Amino acid sequence: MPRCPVVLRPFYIHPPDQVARALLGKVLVRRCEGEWLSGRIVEVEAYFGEGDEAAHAFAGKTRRNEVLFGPPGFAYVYFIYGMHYCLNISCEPEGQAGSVLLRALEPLEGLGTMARLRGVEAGTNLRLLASGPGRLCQALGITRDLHNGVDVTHARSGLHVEDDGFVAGGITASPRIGIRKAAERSLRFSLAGNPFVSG
DNA sequence: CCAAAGATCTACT
DNA sequence: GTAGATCTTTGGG
Repeated sequence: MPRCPVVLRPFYIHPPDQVARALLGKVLVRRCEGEWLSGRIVEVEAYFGEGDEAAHAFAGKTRRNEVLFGPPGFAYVYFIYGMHYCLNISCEPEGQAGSVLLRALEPLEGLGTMARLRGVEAGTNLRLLASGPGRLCQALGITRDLHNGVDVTHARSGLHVEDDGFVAGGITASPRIGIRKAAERSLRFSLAGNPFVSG
């Protein structure tokens, strides 16, 4: 039933900047209430593990961030500012805590449901659906209870990444957003000129 | 135990 | 451009 090949674990066994670039153009898919919700990944950020001051893993392994220290290809979902969830995918070999934050999608399937989950009127600006890490999770119904620690390399997990053959044109690199430490590093990557990039 | 910051978004001036 | 909503996690006493 999944229409395109699922991105498999070896894809994620690499440094986060490399995986971040490779994820651009792939499709994030969520199976929700018998319906497919999906969107093309157009904006990501790379977080290195314990060597990266801005990373959640910087201070070492805790109960909150333990998924990051596990094997690659698993979802790390955290709650922030009392109201938003954000989705990362772990990368690098087990024991190394690199990850990629998914920041924006170009909505593809299930637009009506996404609008409902977001609390906006169907048919309004599509950029309001999943441009921004918090919006992205809300649009796909991603929560920590449901998705933290799920294996995104299996379609049956309910959350996975597919490769539909899309080839990224240009990639834009810029500083990461919303952080105070190590903010000068250009580890935010996006599809050049794509209108669904946040900010 | 208490305090403060946080990988955000929305609404309003 | 600035403020408010809202709560988990973490670090200090």
